[in-house]
Amino acid sequence: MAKRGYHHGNLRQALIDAALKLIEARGPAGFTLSEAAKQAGVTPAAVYRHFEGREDLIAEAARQGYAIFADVMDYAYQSGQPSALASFEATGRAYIAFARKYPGHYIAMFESGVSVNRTPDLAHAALRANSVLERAAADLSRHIPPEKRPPAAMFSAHIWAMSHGVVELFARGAAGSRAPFPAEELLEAGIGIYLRGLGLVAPDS
Amino acid sequence: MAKRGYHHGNLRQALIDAALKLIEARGPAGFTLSEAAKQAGVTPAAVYRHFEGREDLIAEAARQGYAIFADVMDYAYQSGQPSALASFEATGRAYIAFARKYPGHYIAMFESGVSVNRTPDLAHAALRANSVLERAAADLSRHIPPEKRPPAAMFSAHIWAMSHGVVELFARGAAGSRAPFPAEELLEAGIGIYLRGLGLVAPDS
DNA sequence: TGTACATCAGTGAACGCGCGTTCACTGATGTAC
DNA sequence: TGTACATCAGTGAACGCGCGTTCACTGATGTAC
Repeated sequence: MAKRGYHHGNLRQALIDAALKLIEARGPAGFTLSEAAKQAGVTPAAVYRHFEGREDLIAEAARQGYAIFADVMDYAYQSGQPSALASFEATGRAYIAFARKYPGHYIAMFESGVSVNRTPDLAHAALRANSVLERAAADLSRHIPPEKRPPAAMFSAHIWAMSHGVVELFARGAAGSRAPFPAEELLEAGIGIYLRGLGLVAPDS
Repeated sequence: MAKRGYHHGNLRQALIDAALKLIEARGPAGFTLSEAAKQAGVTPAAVYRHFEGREDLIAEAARQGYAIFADVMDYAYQSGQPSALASFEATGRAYIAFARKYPGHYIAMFESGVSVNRTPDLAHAALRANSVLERAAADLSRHIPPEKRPPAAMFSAHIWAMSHGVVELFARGAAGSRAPFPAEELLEAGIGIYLRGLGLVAPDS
């Protein structure tokens, strides 16, 4: 990221990176365009060469987050194939791993208040992430007898909700509430119990 | 809330109420002390007669939220007695009902970034809310054979996480992601499947 | 019942601050000939 | 290879704004005698 004189070289991405670090450090409210510019070694006005404004910068950070997220989820899904169960469990684990590894992106995506429908690009990235989890759920649901099979969208939503809840409540300093268990362990156990309830895991495994 | 001339009468609570409405309408970042004062029909400086500052006002809003929350949860728990299962399910439902009925409090509690350990009062209120759910879990866990019984704190955490995740992702306009199912239905189904996984509900009920 | 006075909850003006955004500009880069 | 020039990414000064907070104050309330 060495500057090359007057022209920065890759200011756009440098601003996004700075924004991510700020969001991570101070929360979505603590992030300011001016500070991001300063951290990128540039005047606030320069930001307007690359973004429409503050919101636009956050939205782009979120979009990149969704893109990474979708990749991570997809990779996890592939790594569990050809077992539907393994694929599904892997995507669950990938969720929490993502939140840990990319906290700035995670906050921009889920806590910054930026609507997923703000731009088509952003909406598309979010949809792709969502669809990986739904595909895993659909795969898995084929192993449930049709008459007691919940819609795939429903139980992908359950897993997403539990993952999200574990992250929000127990994986981050957020509410100050300390976790009674490591988040990974908690989530893995929760998903295991849930899948058993679906009849997809042997009762005493 | 009629003002009686120079002295307000109950400015402290009026400020909290105004803060709650603002937080609900504009999110935790959009809330400002000055605006809350204006809505209460008072000068910003007057706030300092009752609170140490902006943060303190939010913290008090959160504290009242936890107090209501604990009451609601406790009431739900009692209403399900003497059945451990009914009590447990009722607390799950109460969670989402609370989020819907008291969105301002909910945001102040979980999304404002205020630490639960900010003041002893706040910490105590949060702990009380938590303990209701844990008690329900402990009651219920007595029906699981000891050798396959997860710690009560763990599965109360699971239910809490799923409830929280459903609320965050599907019960609020938040991320712009629309819910595939009504949140209540989604959560109820999720908890049902989870409990079946614990062996606490008949496999085909 | 009336008066003097202490208490206290509000006012209103002022502050310094950092914010997002705009504007005319200038220095660097790259391209045509 | 050298020069003229268009393009473009940055500067830096300025703006108006609303914020949280402080301060000396004043008007209302309640109590002692």
